[in-house]
Amino acid sequence: MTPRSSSESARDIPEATVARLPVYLRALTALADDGTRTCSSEHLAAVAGVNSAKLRKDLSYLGSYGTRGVGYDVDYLRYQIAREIGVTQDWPVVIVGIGNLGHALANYSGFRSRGFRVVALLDADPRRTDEVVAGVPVRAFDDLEQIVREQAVAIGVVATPAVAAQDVADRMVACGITSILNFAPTVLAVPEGVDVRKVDLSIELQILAYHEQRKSQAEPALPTDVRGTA
Amino acid sequence: MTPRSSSESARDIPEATVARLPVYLRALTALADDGTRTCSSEHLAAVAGVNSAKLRKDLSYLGSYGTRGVGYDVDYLRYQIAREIGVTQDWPVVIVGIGNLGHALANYSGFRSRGFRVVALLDADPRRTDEVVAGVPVRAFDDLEQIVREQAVAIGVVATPAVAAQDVADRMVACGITSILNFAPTVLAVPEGVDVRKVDLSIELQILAYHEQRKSQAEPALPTDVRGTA
DNA sequence: TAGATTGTTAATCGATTAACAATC
DNA sequence: TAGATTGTTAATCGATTAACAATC
Repeated sequence: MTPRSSSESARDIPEATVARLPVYLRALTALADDGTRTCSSEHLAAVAGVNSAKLRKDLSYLGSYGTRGVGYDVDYLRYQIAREIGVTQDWPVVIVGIGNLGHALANYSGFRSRGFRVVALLDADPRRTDEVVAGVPVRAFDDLEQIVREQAVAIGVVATPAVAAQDVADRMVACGITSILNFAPTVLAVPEGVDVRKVDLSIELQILAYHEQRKSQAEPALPTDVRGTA
Repeated sequence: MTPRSSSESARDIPEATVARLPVYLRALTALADDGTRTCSSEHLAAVAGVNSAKLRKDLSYLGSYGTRGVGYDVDYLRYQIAREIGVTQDWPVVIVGIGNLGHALANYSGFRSRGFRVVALLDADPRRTDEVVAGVPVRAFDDLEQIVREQAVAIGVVATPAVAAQDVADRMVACGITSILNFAPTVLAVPEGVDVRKVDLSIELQILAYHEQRKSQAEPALPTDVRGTA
């Protein structure tokens, strides 16, 4: 069914590694800003918050960009990772749903500097379509198709309430968007070939709560612990 | 060094399973809201967006809450999962950094309904400490210790700029917070026993960009594809 | 040459999944 | 009893990590 001959530069990088490449990129940027020109895997791993063996293994999927006995050139490695991720040039992004979270996202300055450009803010509520947020005017959701076509948008951000999210995703997919970052607390159904990543605030908090609960259960076993008032 | 005799109810649930329990909880809530009283693992898995074998395996770590040949009682399973996560009662939470994102988080209604209560909003900027956001007054960051002590806060949310995040985390840890949800684009250093989870918008987008880039590289191989204008 | 550090191997660990016996 | 569906087993897959030969 799928012959898929391995194309030239398409090495197969494990998903866990892909998820860490942006972390390394950020760590390298921090080092570069500090004026560091060269770093060892041990040093970079410490800044990135990972095990150095894991870092070296991850980097080995990209190629061989270090020098034994010396380490890595910060700028060179940074460029290689940025190229591998695909953020050496900007990706146009649309954000749908300009409520509290949409505002925060539109104003987030980290997008621009990290390979993304917010080309449009869309909202279904006509009362919002007069507003200008972070220099970008809010437009009607129905303009989606036109914007995606004209600006060749491949990535969409869903920041709507849960009830609207699936409809928004369907419209995005229908007009050619193939990557979606979903902030709405719903599971989105999308056709094969479309990637969805989910950011869910209360799920993150619940994971913390689970561990927190176990800590307080374990507490009575700790000998040096001072018990608070009830 | 650590004898750690297995305490009564402290079964060891794999981390990957823990991360999915909140997803099941949300799916069960959706089913309950639709009036569904009973569901099969197949049905629940579809709503939660996972494989049914994985769902059954995950649930088996909690106990045996289904009925063979019948399925699961939605309300009963929902309660059991909520209890396991620890969200049958509310966790007090403080949010530090009331910028755009802090506003969005403070206004997020999903917290209250999912086991969390925002007891304080803190900001270091005195110009913000007059504001009331979502019914909660913004207070000075220096009030952190007092609030954490008085309200027995265990979970803190960092929504500050990157430069401030480590200091905020240090202060949180110093006054007894043991779980941190970090929205600042920095790796936080914390002592053992403190859990940190990170939500990073541009990292999520970069992961999407990586896969997006590979899609366009593969595109020429697709026979039925219509090429756009440049 | 001696010291440092990479890139890779191989062992280990944890997560996923299909299959099916148990049982309602 | 027949059909449905759970809970569990076991095989497979992927990720992590220590160790070290290669090499600057």
